[in-house]
Amino acid sequence: MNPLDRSKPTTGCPAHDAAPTPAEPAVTSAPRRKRDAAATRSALLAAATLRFAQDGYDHTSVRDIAADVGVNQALVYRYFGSKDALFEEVAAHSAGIASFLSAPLDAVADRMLRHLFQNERRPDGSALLAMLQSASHDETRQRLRELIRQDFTDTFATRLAGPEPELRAELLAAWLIGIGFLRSVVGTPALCSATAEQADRCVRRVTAALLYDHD
Amino acid sequence: MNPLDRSKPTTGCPAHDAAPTPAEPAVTSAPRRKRDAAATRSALLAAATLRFAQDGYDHTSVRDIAADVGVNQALVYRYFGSKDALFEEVAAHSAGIASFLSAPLDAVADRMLRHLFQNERRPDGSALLAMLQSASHDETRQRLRELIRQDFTDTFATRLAGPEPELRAELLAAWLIGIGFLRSVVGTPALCSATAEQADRCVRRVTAALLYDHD
DNA sequence: CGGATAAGTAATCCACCGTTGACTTCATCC
DNA sequence: GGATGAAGTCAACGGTGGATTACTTATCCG
Repeated sequence: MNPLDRSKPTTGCPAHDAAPTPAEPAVTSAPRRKRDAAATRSALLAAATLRFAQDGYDHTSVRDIAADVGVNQALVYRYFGSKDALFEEVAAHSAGIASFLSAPLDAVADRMLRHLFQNERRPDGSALLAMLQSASHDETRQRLRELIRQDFTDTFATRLAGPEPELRAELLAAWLIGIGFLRSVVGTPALCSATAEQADRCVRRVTAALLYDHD
Repeated sequence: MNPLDRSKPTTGCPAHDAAPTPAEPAVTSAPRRKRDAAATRSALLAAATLRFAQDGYDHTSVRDIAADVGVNQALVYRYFGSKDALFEEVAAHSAGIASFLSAPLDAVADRMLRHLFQNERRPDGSALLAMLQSASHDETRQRLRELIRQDFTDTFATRLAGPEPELRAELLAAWLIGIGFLRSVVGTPALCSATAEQADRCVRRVTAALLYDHD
């Protein structure tokens, strides 16, 4: 029906691999999970994080999330109150995305590289993806803006010498987000297949150009 | 009802200014537009471009678009066939986004700067925004991927000397998209208020680091 | 055991939205 | 002026999806 659902993810991007929609068929007989509120709640949270990161807020229904876990959708409302509150909780785990900013300036490039090209499926990375995919929501935009403002514009920029430190900090954030977007959402060929080693030289040079202002 | 509609855009980003939802109240009495299929069609296309760029595909209803123009929603289907086809036509105007790539290498930074910081409200710019905001649709992702692959990975990269030209070309694309995203969608403070002059030095240095490989 | 309580379910409501087809109104031309 | 066809409208259908309520079932503890 909906002409926009993800039916053919066969465009060869290594970043998209998990089965998109079939909602966990639970073969080998579901062992009828024990009743455990805390476990169910965190399972819902994990499923939601994945869905939101993969399909975005709008393309993820509460029924989808509940089906992934194998419970009734009403539980989402029991445990989180609303779809929106659930998303908030997912997004709240995006803290620490820019943890590499706390490294010494000359180590930032290296740490950033590792963040981008190595451990892609960390929960905070998924949270960021979820927010990027859901940026048509005003709340999400606000949250993203605050995240960048705090970590980059307000904090990191103070460590930069030279003119326009805030702008340069945000330009770094832009690069970071652009890379994540192209790698994990759009699935651009070179960025998808690149290794940390291949990108190393380039990333170092660009970050140096941004962080240091020597002529 | 919907907790996600744009109700408080008062977060001070100069890029968001047009009234978001009230759908053109048409004060001073609508002068009952003359019947003109071509004019109505292009008015619908223009309204759709704006809406899609501002709110994304999912948050834009066909009724919204028609209301902006002041006609009945059924006309969208008469002139475009479906909401999806309308979006395709909007997205098709995104060609030429990376037109600055055809400039001589040492002029690329300058042209790019002008594209980013000067004429923001061009139709192709809006088309790109519309696609960024609608990236949770697989078709849109495919289109974005093709756009970047053709203009950056396949064409522009051939003009780059040094190792990993495709990767470097896509890293430039990532930066571009990240900047556009932060400036026009997220509304990050420094990027929003920056002028082309302030960014000039920085953009030149970074593009130089990406495009030339001299040690 | 057996009742109390929390975990989980089923069924439903309601609003929104894409889409359609039948209807009305305006302009043009004989 | 009146027929014709295109431009535009109206009202409805069908589906989806968030949210709610009343119900059922498992688990725990005296």
